[in-house]
Amino acid sequence: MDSITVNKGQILQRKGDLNTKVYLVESGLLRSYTIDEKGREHIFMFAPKGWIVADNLSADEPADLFIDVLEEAVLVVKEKQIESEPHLQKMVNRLGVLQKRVIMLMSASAIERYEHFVNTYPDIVQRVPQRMIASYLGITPEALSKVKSEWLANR
Amino acid sequence: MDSITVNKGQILQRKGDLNTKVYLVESGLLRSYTIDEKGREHIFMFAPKGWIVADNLSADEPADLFIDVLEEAVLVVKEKQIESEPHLQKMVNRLGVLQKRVIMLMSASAIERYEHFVNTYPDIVQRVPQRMIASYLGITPEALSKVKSEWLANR
DNA sequence: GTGGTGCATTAATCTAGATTAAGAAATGCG
DNA sequence: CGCATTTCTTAATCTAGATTAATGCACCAC
Repeated sequence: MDSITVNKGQILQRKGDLNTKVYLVESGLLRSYTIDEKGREHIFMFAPKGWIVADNLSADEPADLFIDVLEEAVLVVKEKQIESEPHLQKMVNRLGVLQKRVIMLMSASAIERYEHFVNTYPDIVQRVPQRMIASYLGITPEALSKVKSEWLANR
Repeated sequence: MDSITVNKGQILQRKGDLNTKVYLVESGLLRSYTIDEKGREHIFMFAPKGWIVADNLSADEPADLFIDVLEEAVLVVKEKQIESEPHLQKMVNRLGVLQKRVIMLMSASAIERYEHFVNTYPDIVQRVPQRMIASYLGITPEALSKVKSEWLANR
């Protein structure tokens, strides 16, 4: 198992990168984060010794996250493989969904979260009461009702 | 593979339950959610056909989530097993961490999130600038500084 | 039909946290 | 060392979304 040493400040992965790797931290400290459209940084995860850092996305999607080095670190680098085992593939999928959800909760406004939800799960929107969608988005039903009507007014 | 049919409104799992199962949705619609200390409901996930619902925690921990039935559903029920394969175990772990993170972001105030972070990752707190912790918590450095000093004042 | 229960909407008010700005403290670097 | 950069704090103001409350609807059960 070959490992590499990386220096503080080094950037291991950028948003949009393809062929991203999986990093197992043997020592030191990494972090993964996004930068949103307004230029704000949102840390997704700190990775001390023993943690794994990677985009929780399948190997063929471009990265959502930046990964950089907070403290000089020793890493084991692994290739991502397209997951063949269906059970494992489902787990990778779930991780991806949750990663997107966390980023959404940290960086998007109520209306942006709503639009994203409608685009991602158009069928669910039809099937559950609006208050449940609000609950999923982390806002109150009143707030959802309000932002939706404001959104309609501005167009 | 034996499957069961469950009715709308039926509760399959409650917060605190042990020996929870994994549900694969063949048809219908489930949801998983928490209820926080203030009695507010936060939906963690909707599960339509093809999705898996379960607490993303290892088999021996009590459940964080309620699971109930939104539309009459047909389910395949599986026992959770204590994951022997270390790679898989890590993935289950990551799912658990992200689940907790999502719930935290949806239901806790800035100071509560900070306290939880300090308790969960005491070493990280020492090693990174406060503005990065703020970024991880989804708040601004100014807000973190403020709530910390308010918290200190009230004791 | 009537009454009840849950859901959506609107409006008024409130508040946690964002934004902006400035200064002080800490850290790093030539 | 001394200068520059980053970090932290405080304070004033602003705003997205929470809270509270009232109204109208739809859907059921009886």
